[in-house]
Amino acid sequence: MIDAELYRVFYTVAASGNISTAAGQLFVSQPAVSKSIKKLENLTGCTLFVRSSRGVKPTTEGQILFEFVKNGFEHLENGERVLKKIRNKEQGLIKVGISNTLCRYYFMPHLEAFHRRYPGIRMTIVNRTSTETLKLLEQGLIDFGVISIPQERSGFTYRELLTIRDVFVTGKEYPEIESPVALQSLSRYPLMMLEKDNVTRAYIDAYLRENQVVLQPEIEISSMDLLIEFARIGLGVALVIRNFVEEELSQGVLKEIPVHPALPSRKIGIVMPKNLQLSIAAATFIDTLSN
Amino acid sequence: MIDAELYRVFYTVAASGNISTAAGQLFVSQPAVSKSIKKLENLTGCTLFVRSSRGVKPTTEGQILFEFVKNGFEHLENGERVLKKIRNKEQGLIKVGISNTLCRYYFMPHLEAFHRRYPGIRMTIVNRTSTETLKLLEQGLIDFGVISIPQERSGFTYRELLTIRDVFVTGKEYPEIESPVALQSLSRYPLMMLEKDNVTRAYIDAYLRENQVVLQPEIEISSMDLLIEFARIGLGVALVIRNFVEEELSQGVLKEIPVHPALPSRKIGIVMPKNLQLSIAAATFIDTLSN
DNA sequence: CTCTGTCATAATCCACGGTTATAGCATGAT
DNA sequence: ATCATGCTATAACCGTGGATTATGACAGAG
Repeated sequence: MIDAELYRVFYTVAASGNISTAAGQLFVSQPAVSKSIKKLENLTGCTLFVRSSRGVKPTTEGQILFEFVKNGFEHLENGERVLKKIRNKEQGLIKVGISNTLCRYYFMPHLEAFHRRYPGIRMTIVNRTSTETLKLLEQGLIDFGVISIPQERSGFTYRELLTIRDVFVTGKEYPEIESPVALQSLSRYPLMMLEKDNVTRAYIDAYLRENQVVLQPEIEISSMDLLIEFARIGLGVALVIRNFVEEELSQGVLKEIPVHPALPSRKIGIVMPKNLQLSIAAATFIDTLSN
Repeated sequence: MIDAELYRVFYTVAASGNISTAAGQLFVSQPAVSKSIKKLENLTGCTLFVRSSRGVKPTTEGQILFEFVKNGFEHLENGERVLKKIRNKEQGLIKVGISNTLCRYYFMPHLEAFHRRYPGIRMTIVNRTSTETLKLLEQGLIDFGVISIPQERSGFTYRELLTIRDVFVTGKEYPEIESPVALQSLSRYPLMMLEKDNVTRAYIDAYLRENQVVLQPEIEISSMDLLIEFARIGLGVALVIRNFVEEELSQGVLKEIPVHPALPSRKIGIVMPKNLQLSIAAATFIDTLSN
């Protein structure tokens, strides 16, 4: 194989039709270019240029070669340009797996801020449950996931983002409750929770089981969105993530029912494959998430 | 711009997923490849591979770059391959300008032989008059022409191929004429010649004028083909190129009318632009024509 | 007929891509 | 556990080939 740099010299000379000019563009001396061209001619066994006192002109063979070399270097130049953009965070693609709830109540503002700051970086968001998100991660179909952290599994690294707490809330029609009530006593109310396949739900169920408490929800639904809405209109007591109803609580639209023992806090965070270099775009995003 | 050889190293490593293997393919040592990759990473500012004890795996950025570099080098490799074929005369294109008559009576066998010997080289034959052929040559639309030589014009080089002689012939119905007759006496016969725009005709006319002879043809036609055919069926006396009716004369199908003074011989040859390198294919063709 | 711009050649030089040797590290086998 | 194997990284050194400068030859333009 012929030294690719010789092709670059050839490319420059053919494009400018002038060895001296090409030398300038290549930041080398004119004899260096002359020698390179001659060397290329020897290696290919073809005369590539007709020299005259007014410059050089490619021969038929030179013209044919030029077409190929031109295309070749255009690809290389494009690659260089794209890589530069990626490095400068002007281009990229991030694929992130995240549950619907987290996406809506936690992720959205970060997403918006990031997009505003790095408009060239596109994002694909895959809304799945945490378990499925881990599967996608294993298959390399997403860059990272945002999930409830206690999903410890080997082969992944985790990074905490936020501590969340689950609470029971009611609409304002319900009476205010000041002092914590026993968990079991909540069975008097119509209870509303996420569906069983949800990690949040699983976490709560496990906790209740530990404390020998049995609570049977009357309404199970897949979206926390609707759960909050239902509580608001007074359908019953909903188990939701406190962080995501701060506003409603402070406005008094929703009221927290303190329980005893208090539900333990848990964490949400980023999960990504161990031993895998993140793309620049993904790493940048995670950085902005973390601060 | 980044040294294109670094891209070649990158290309090889990415394709094989293994620095040591790539080193073997590139015929250099493993550390040399490691250094090159690291250098490329520094220059681009991107980590391109994830190293492990089982080889290397391109990062997201590495994968993206690879797409470009792969395309780039495929073009360069194609160029190299095509040029090699051209050099080996397995590929090429020759554009030649030649008159109808010369093509049929002189060129055809050479063309066939050449094509048999170099089947990969394609030919474009442009049938025009000599004057137009010269014009095409000036415009670079043909590689060379085959014409009557006395067309001296600067800026072209000529190369003789064949000496030809013009003769008057009749069909066998006409009486045999042993001793040369005066040119002027031919006016007694119905004369048949090529049309005025033809160079052969112009040459003859000039010669006749020099000798104060006036011969008015009864039939003027553009193809020597038909001219010969007309003579054969006894329509009159045709002025044709002797070399192209050798067979008919020896078979007695046509008879030559010797004239006095004898028509001067002339030459046909190759004309090509001065100071222009011929393509390998064209040069090869001219070589086979000349021997 | 000089002047200018172009490419080729010659002599010289040193940076850099190459080499060898070795260390470090995972992984899988004994 | 321990070893063997197959990778890559690092270090130190070396020699070649691409680069430079200086100069020559040539052709066209003014």
